[in-house]
Amino acid sequence: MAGDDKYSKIMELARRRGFFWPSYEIYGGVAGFYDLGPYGVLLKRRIIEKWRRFFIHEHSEYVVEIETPIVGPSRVYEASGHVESFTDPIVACTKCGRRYRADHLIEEKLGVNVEGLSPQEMTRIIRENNITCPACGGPLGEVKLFNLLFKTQIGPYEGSIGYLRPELAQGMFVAFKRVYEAMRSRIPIGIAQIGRVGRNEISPRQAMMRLREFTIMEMEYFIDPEDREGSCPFLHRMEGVKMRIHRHGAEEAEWYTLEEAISEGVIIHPCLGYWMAVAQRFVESLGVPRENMFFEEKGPEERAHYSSQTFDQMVKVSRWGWVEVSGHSYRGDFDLSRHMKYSGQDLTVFKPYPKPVKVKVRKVIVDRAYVGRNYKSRAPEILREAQSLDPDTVERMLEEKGYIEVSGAKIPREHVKIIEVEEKVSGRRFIPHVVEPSFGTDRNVYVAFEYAYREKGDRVILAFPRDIAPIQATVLPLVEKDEELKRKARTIYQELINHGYTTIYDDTGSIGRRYARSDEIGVPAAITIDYQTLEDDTVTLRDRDTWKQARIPTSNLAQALHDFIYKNKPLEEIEKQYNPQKQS
RNA sequence: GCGGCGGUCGUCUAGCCUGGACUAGGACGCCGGCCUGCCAAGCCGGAGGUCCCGGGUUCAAAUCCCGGCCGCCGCACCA
Repeated sequence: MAGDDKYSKIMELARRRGFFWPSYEIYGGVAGFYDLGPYGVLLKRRIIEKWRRFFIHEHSEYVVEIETPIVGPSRVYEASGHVESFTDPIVACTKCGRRYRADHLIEEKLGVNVEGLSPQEMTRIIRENNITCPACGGPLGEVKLFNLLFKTQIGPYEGSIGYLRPELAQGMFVAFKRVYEAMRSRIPIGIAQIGRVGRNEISPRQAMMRLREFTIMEMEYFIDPEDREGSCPFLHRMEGVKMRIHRHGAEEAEWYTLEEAISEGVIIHPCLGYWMAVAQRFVESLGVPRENMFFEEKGPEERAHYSSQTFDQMVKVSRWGWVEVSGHSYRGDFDLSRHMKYSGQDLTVFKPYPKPVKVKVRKVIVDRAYVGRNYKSRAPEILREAQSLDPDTVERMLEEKGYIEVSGAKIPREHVKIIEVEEKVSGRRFIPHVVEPSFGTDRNVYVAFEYAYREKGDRVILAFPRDIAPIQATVLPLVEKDEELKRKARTIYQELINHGYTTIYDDTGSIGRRYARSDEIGVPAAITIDYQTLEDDTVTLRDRDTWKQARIPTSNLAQALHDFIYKNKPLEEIEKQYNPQKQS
């Protein structure tokens, strides 16, 4: 089992100290599910808060957050394409166990398209044509449907099928119009959501990296496809940021500045690039050096059905090499179009021009009386079609043939007119395009955990970036048995709690042992109450990473801690600022 | 889903091949006591185990056999 490799040590620590472990342990466990323990929950919460800050709060003029249900009616996932393209007919070889897409196999062997056939029919075709395993020649089993969507039933009616969402996106698309209007109908608008999703993976593995149920942090950023520059008003914030991008088909990943990547067409849209740059900053701030990440462009066959360009943000981890921590897709208008079609609702937006524009429009005018007399009940259809024809085409037809032909009806030249009218247009309607950055939260929790892992001699330290550490400060009376020190320590502990710090009080064991315990769960600050505290009301603030200590008056402690944790100030600077007497 | 390897106190592990003095041993951690003026010190005591689950073989199973579950690795899968 666990050897002495890094991964084993990490998992052992995660379990022992209460960060995370496989779920349902006492029942033998179920693959693909993980529990988060007390410190795991805190770590995840801080990572989520950080994501909120980076993606939502810092763009709050444009980005909002919503929350939508986990269970959705089947129509939603029919519209999104998941019911169709998440379901594969699969057939297994009974001899070697290899699995194949049944439809692909039949098409390959017989050259016939069997799309839409039932599994029973496909099984019959395989039997009748003696199709065997392409690898070992063994007999194939029954064709079965496999869908990665978790299926359930809404209410007591069996026909009412519900699915667990496999991504958050559909929630934002379905609610798009409402949110857009509530936010005063402005484009661009980002709609973010953080929540749980379920995917019934065939064989989840790799601990928390591939789960059947997990938390996603995702944004759908809706833009005007005709306004490239205006879509990303904050682009300049990431000016000059370098990203390593592995283009599809390229030998190696290369460094590009954001501007280069956009102007050279490596990234097809500025917004896509901008959010990738933010993503890079975000993952860096979880403790991953820039050198240990890159963006990988997915090829057409690896992309999801809705995407015209996708990049995966990859991070290097000890056990599995490069793993995906976020995905960045240009989804175009695929989703909104589909939902328009399936729901029958208008999900377009209207964007006014600065001034209404007068445009000359050519229109096809058909003599209604003529058509009505000659075609009676077919007239409405014919009229509708005739008037939707392009005026230029009509003009050409009239010139060449002397009549136009629609739905089999011939309308002679004298009953068709092309007129030019002036129309006032105050804006345009369009279906917004969507840029989507999407993060697997649990993967990022694991990554932050792994990157925090340090060994110092035979001691283990979780060197989390200070602002994501689950516990922010430990309060320690120097000696276990001194009642006065303990009383003072309790008071200080309570004060830090009152200031909102997640704090631990610990008075059992030697001071060294307690520092070690504190380091092992990654607490950045240890506050020690010693005999000098009783004299001059100062305490020591110990830095988890350097083991250095500064002396701070208790009256300044909360503020000093704030600078230490959230502004990441070095200890020396903190001491200078909050204990001026000390510098001599 | 296939193949390989594995599963023993909270954690790491000894024992398994060669069945029985195993009432399953140790270390770390945890709890209590003594000690302790700054980096896992020491001493004493304590709690803690469905030996993954089910079945079989046997007088006797942690140990052998079969099935399942879970984990890791390879293959397949991963909109």
